[in-house]
Parts: sequence; structure tokens; C-alpha cells
Amino acid sequence: MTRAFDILGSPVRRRILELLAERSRTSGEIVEAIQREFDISQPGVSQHLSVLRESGFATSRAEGPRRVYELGAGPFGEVEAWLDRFRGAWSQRLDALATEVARGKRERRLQRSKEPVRRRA
Amino acid sequence: MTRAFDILGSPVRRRILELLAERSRTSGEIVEAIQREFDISQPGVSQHLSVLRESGFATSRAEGPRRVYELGAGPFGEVEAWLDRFRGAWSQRLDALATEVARGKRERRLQRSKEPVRRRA
DNA sequence: GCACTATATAAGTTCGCGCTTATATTGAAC
DNA sequence: GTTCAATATAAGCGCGAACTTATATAGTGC
Repeated sequence: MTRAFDILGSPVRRRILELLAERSRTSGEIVEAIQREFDISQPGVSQHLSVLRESGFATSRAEGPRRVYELGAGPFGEVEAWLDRFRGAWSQRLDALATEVARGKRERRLQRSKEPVRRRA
Repeated sequence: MTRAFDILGSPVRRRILELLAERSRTSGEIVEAIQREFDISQPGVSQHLSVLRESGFATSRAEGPRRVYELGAGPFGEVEAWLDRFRGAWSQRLDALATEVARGKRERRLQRSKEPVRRRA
């Protein structure tokens, strides 16, 4: 876990994960995309990919001479678990601030419906 | 946003936020609690508090000579927003792996999660 | 005023991350 | 085999974050 937030701390790595969330890509595609936004060399990107691989945030398989990267679950679960502790407290603060917004409190029920389908037993 | 994950990257700061999620505390209480777990000086903790203050992850008010720290919403929302992009994709991987937390036994036979077959309808 | 407590800021050092260039590895095509 | 393409690894460097110690600030009580 400890590492998870460090790994997500890099804007380049976050961007790579965003790219992989769209679809799987080869190392070359990632390098190309990243270099359009960041001034960084191919080995630079490759090292970030290495970090993502080792952490499980991404997986890779060889496909001929290319490496296809895919989003991995990795420590996302741990990040979520950690954040869970704050969801309650934090939304309370938002509510406190929300006096300005003057939103109806029942609005929050709508948010709840955004959750992935969760079947109650 | 960029800063949010950097700020959460520090274990000391994460621990402070956990403490504040329980209840508000004075700087002294935080220093004491942190020093039980980390080998760090009072100014060290104070600097972390400063970072949390400036980012909005925490707020402080003077109470006599003490400073009372309280959890702030800060960039939590941005972190959540960023993670939102991955919740879908990421839970798919978890399903595909069909491992991890064994999330309870929903009895619906809607989904037999043993097979690696990932048939998204 | 002085002394003491609580906390923050200043100034300086160290260490690891994120980069670089150079090179190794692996695969395909010839 | 040789050569080219795609990618990873090695080695080294610079800079900023996270510490440290020392000191300043602010509040309370005498």
C-alpha cells in the first residue's frame, strides 16, 4: 500500500494509467502518446512502465517484438480501502461547506445511485 | 490535483489524516501520536501539518496557544474523481481474476465467477 | 515586565526519484 | 548468420522533498 500513492504521485504514470484505462497499448504507443505531453525520453517512459508493472498497476505480455500493456488492478484496491476511511468524514465537510450551494440534502441519494450495481441479498 | 497524490504519498501525512479522521486534535497530540510510530522531530511533524493545511486536507484554528487540526475535504474530491476513471476497468480485472476478497456470497446465479471467461454484455 | 508552553519557521543537509545517455536484449526479416 | 526495430536495462547526475537543529512567534500566568 505504502507504495501505491508514491506510484500514483507521478503525473507521467497517472497519464499512462489513463491511457491504459481506455485500451491496451504497446510500449511504443505509450511512449508516443506520453512524449506528446511530456518532455521525456523513451527510456524514461520505459522506466515508468517498469514501475507500473512491478506494482501490478499494469501488466504486459510480449507480442512479437512489442510489449502490450494492459491496465492491472494492482494496489487500486488498497487505495480505495484507505480512502474509505475518509469518505464519510469528508462528505460531511463537504456538506458543511455546501451551505453556500444550498443543495437539497436529498440530492445525495442520487449520488448513491451512481454506484455499480450492487445486489442486496 | 497534481499535488494531491504527492501529498498522500507520505506515510506520515497519511497517518495524520487517519488520526484526524477519528477526531480533531491539537498539534501536540498529533506530534505525540506520530512520534510513537515514526522517528521524527516536532518540527518535522509541524512541516507535514503545514503541507496538509496549505492543501486543504486539514484546517486549523487557534485555541489559546494550541492549534486544533481538523480534517478538511481538500483535494479528496479530485482524487476520487481521478479514481473514478478506473473503478469500472479495475473491477473488471478483479472479476477476471476472481480472487481477492471473495466479496461475499451473493446467491444470485447471475454470475459464475469461477471462470476466467470475461463476457461483458 | 519575565518565564514557560505550544507551535511554527529558518537554514542547512542528505538521500532517493526521475531524468539523461549509452548499451543490452529480443524478435523478425533477409 | 547480419541488420533493423522495439523495448528494456545500466550507470550516472541533479534537484527537490523530508528530515535535522536552532530559533522565532504567540499565548498564558505570574
